[in-house]
Amino acid sequence: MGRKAKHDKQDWILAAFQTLGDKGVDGVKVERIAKQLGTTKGSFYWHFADRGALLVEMLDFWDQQGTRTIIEQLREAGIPADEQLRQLGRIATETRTHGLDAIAVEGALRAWAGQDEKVAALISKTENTRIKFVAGLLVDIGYGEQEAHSLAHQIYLMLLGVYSISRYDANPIHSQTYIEFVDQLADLKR
Amino acid sequence: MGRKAKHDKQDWILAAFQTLGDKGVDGVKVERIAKQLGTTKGSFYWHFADRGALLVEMLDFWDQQGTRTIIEQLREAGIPADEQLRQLGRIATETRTHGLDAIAVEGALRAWAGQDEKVAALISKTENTRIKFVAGLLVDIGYGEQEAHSLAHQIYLMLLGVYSISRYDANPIHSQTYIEFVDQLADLKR
DNA sequence: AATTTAACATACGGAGCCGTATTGTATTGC
DNA sequence: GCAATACAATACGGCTCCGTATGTTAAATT
Repeated sequence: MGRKAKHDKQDWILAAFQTLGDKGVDGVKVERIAKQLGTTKGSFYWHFADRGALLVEMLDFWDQQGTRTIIEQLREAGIPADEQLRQLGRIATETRTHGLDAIAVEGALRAWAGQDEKVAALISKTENTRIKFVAGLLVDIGYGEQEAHSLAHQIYLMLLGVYSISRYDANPIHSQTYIEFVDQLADLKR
Repeated sequence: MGRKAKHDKQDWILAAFQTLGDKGVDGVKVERIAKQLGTTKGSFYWHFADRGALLVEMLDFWDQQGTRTIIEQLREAGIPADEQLRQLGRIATETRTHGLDAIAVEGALRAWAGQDEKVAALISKTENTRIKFVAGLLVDIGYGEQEAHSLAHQIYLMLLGVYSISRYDANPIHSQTYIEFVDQLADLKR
């Protein structure tokens, strides 16, 4: 029927994430991304109804690929809770997935959430899922419910801090500080 | 000579911070701020050379008012180190200064830093100053140099996490979690 | 009261970006 | 080979925003 597509939706979405991490949501312009892909708007409006549709699909993509699969991976890995926790710490600060800077993207997404309630709702839901998951791991390790939840929250705030600061200060000490904190909690129960 | 000014530079700067916290840097448009102040661009370009000049003055203002005076306040308060630490925790998460949402502004500034090296440099410098200050307090409380620095870093990442998450999730539990962590460290040395 | 000037208003040109409409081209089934 | 289809390029109108240029007004000065 038609020819082989030079670009499919995912190409556009990944490119969009690239500039999202780089310039923020407001920097995600269709003409810019087109140029980045070596094509033009004409192609974009074939694949997407409008700019808004792209943004929606980006959120969708992130929701699927980002959070869920990581948690599922860990669950299916069949390793003890403390190891899962350690692993999680590393995965979360790992810089590249799908060829783009995960930390920059996570940071930019949260900045975006500050301007858009739909995004805010999605991210908030995700945060809760993640925090509860971490709290569960801590309980499995041996912490009490209360303390586990509090610690999970602390861990998570710290991770968000890493997301934030890493966007403008590349010093790896930030990630390290976070990972050390997590490892410490995984190591010994008080 | 002329008539009394309806608005001075500081009015513009504060209004700009307002929409910075709300919409991010890219939302800081001179016409929008003019409308917000009930005036027009004509006034703006009387007080500022261009949009860039406003942004520079905003950073200047924040650098002066935000960081330095807080540290100086604490130093001059003449209270013991552990009390200073507790105080700092509260001041940092206090929502309003100059009538605007400090957390939103802090968050937006860091998002901005991700897009602009000049801002990144300024913020990075500030972060270091703050972390060192906190580390100093911890040393005074009785922690060893090494541990104090590590803990200060943890505290600070958590604070950045609060800045980040508070922009899209108003739940006060986030600030509380942070404050509890700080208080805990202020309470007892291990 | 007339004049000057600080402070603001208005009008304009130009750039960037969105979305649509139209036209172009390569690939596949026939 | 030809037509249908899938994808891409180009051209355009409209909007928003920046910055400039030029009016307009009200307070201070004389």
